[in-house]
Amino acid sequence: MPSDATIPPSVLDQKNRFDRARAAQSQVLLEDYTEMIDDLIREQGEARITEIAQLMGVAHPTATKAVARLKREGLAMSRPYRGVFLTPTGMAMAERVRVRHRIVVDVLKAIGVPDDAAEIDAEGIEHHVCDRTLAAFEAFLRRGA
Amino acid sequence: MPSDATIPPSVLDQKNRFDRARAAQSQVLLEDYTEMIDDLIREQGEARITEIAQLMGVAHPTATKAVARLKREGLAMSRPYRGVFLTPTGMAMAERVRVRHRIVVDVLKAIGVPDDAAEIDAEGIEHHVCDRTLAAFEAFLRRGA
DNA sequence: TTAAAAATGTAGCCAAGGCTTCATTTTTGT
DNA sequence: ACAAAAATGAAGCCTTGGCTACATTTTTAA
Repeated sequence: MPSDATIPPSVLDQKNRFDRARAAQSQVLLEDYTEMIDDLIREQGEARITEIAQLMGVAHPTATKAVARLKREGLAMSRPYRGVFLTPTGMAMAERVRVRHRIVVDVLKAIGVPDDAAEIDAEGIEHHVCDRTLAAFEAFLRRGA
Repeated sequence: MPSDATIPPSVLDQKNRFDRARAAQSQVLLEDYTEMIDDLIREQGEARITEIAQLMGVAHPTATKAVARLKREGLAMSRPYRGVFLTPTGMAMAERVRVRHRIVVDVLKAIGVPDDAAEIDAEGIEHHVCDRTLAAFEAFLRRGA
């Protein structure tokens, strides 16, 4: 295992930046499923694997795998042949994601993006909005663009 | 292969939406490498595998694989042990990506996002900005200035 | 000029996140 | 109550994008 000792700092920064980008990408799946499960529980009282799969546009074993990962990460709970529920941690994530989603959509619309494009693009954009950027978005909305 | 005949249209829409999302994600790699290669050629006259790899924060065989894919997709050309070049198609993509990146950064800054956060988040956000949203961004910048 | 260093290529492994197929458990309808 | 349907689980495969290790070619420097 070669150490990073001979790699110049600027490149290390670059590498770390991309490492973070990849970690963030792996976070996207967690956020999307958590949000979906939260939506289903709110709207239908429970989140079933089959419905999660349909709404996420994947086959049900794919949703099963994703839920298994949510459980490993402490975001969800479930028992065989039963619905999926969020842990307090999972609920907190769902809430953060929900708030962030709404803010991103509102900012896009405030800028003049058509409503449907705003909704669609927000789904991809929201995962890349850091806390400081989100704070700036909120401030922008408050001072009423 | 089960047909989609029995799946309600709303779910089909959902599925297609996510299929598109996944296809878009696969596009991200193409855009990132194309942009990097274009940058290197502009700044240093050529793009070598080793440098591409360093700047992308990956090991060199990973960059080799990515370049192989760029070649398959008609975006790049190269010969063994030589630099990588972009095809006209690749150059066009690089130009589009460059313009889009600048617009996204400018919009974020105009909204009040700190410069460094704007640069960082734009890297992730830009790939999810569709043409209509980009047009709205441009209009926003023009009338905001 | 030629040996060492650097760059590149090749092979093969891994994990994640898709998929299909088939087995099992629940749910439903008669 | 019980057979059919629906939902879920389990196994196993594929592709992508990472990685390391090693082979080969170019470049560099003595």
